[in-house]
Amino acid sequence: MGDLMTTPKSMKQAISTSIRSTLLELGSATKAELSEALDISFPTISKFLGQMGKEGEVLELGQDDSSGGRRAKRYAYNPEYSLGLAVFLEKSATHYALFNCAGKVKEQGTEASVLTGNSIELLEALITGCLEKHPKISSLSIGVPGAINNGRVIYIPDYGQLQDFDLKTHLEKRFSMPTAVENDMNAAVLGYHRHQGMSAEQSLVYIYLGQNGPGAGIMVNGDVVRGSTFFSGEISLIPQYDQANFWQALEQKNRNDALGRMVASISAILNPHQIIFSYEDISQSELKEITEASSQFIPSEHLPELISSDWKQDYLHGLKSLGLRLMLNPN
Amino acid sequence: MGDLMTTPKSMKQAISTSIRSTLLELGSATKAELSEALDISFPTISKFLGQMGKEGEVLELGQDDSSGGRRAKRYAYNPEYSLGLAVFLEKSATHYALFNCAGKVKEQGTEASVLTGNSIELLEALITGCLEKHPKISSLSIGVPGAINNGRVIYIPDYGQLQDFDLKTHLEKRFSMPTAVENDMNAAVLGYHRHQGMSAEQSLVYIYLGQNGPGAGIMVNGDVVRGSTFFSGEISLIPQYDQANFWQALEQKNRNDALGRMVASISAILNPHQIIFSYEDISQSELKEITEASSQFIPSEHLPELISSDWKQDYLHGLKSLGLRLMLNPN
DNA sequence: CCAACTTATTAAACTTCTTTAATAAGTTTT
DNA sequence: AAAACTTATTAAAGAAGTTTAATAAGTTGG
Repeated sequence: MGDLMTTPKSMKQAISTSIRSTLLELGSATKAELSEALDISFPTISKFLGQMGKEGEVLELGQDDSSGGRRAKRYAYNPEYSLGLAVFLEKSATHYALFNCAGKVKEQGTEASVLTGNSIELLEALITGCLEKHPKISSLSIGVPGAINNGRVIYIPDYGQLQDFDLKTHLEKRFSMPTAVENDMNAAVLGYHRHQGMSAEQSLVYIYLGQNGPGAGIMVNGDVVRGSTFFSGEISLIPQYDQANFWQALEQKNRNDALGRMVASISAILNPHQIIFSYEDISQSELKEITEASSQFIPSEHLPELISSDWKQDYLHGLKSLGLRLMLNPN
Repeated sequence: MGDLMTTPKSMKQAISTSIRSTLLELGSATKAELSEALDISFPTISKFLGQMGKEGEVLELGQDDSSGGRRAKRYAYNPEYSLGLAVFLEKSATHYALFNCAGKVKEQGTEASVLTGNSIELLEALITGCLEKHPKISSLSIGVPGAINNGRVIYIPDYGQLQDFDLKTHLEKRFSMPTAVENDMNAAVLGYHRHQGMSAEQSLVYIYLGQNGPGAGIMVNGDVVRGSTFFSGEISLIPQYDQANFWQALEQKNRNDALGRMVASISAILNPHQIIFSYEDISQSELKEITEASSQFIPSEHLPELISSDWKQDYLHGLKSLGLRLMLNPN
């Protein structure tokens, strides 16, 4: 039975973290508002906020207009208190983005591909460079186009040095900094989900139609679905016609019928709230045709909303969100 | 952000609940063992156990053999301290089972069908009868062959009185007792998962091949998958051949090939650890053939283990587990 | 069989959050 | 402009778990 109980020991951490995220979520707040929102007593909030103010983590914005009595002070999280570094490992290049606690990107750039260069040193050099320029960096999040198990690269074709390598632990030791390593599609669903402020109940499937075959990232009950062998979302292999799976059908048969069947399969099994495509892969008019095709198999009231979104953005949001969580929650 | 933090207010409940479940899980324990297992200080455990002993909730089993010093007292949860009632609403009849905290069934029986009788009064009469005979009953769990949203019957064909009825709230008010209402397939996966002591990471799909068409219960990351319109697991509608969905294929095409494609679809999307069939639906030799059929679509290392299990038992375990959780965790 | 040593349990001191009371700082009314 | 009233903040008292010290109950070796 997974123990998720806050013992008095871990209390301090839990309170700090929840104050941080609420402050960022609300933009700013008074002590009373925080106490109300978090169900933590006023004096406790006051004490923590005092400490965080002293360390520059929280800023005083001034006074609220009076609501009839003494005016309340308004506080905000200092978005520049710490920075996060997100690195996107891709075949052709390695991108990186530096963001603050408010999620604002402060700097981004592109370097030679760590993957084709096939050397972790390249990645380490990139990180070292950023760290020297920005000593406030306090979290790393790495996106990888391969199967990841708890920070370890399980399967990444063609890039030998990373194969079966525990990247998370390696980087955490190397830079003594909390690090997240996540698959690209999983980061994208996560990013879309969190950026849209969706609730845990809302399940999503994010579809990618690349030249290496289609793939999907899946979120159910607020968590990414990984599968027993980290093979979930390999939708290219769904059987669809007498003789063709989804990938084959995409190329050999009617594209929108194949896509419609894929949506139908996912709906029959998972019945997600939304299925998201990259706007680069699919146009709005195609979405309509796909919906129509899938409604030949599934009653339309049970079909998901088909959305087109910006994959790169969602991927970035995903890595930002992972990094942010590490920055706010020093475990 | 879903607040899952134990404030000092809810502390007492959280500690009691965790002591209860650990005691039941381990069978018996010393105070030191509980303190160790739960990461709660010895004095606190001691205090709570004292209180629970006074109320008859916990029994003293005697002394352990000495491990070199003073002998430790051994405690166990009193399995008869409270009982749970599980009710299985089925088309042809209504079954019920009475079980104690250790999960042991103390009594079971069958009554006229609440569904075809189409009257909630029948259900209430059954429960009232049990309650009079066994005043220690302290939880209700109801299994329903229909879509359930948070205790409300969302969709159940042919049984008008239950349609769109908040059964959970109704029964909780009527009998002032914590109540769980769950779909039959969902209860079965849950029961299998918990009874096998599986971890949250292990995902399952429980397949049922009834005369009303196949259906499935799905568990991912330790939670039941419900879908946006509570339509998840409606695998009968998976497109499989040029012109046939799964249900049609089951009847018109080669049965094991259809089943193999169904397994392949689920594996390509979810990649679960196991797919479970009712032993009444599928024989061991058929399982092999299905595996073979699905391996034409999916590399075998990514295929789930195909299991045959006792559906009725798993369903019972599911309702027991839901009831037990309510008995141990008075919210 | 008693001294030396282990281990379990109880008691006392400590920490930390909450609740309640007191004080400070505004606003409005007369 | 002072009295009456609101609301924010600070201070003191209370509650509940943890840590540390003290005591009780066994075991073992000379």
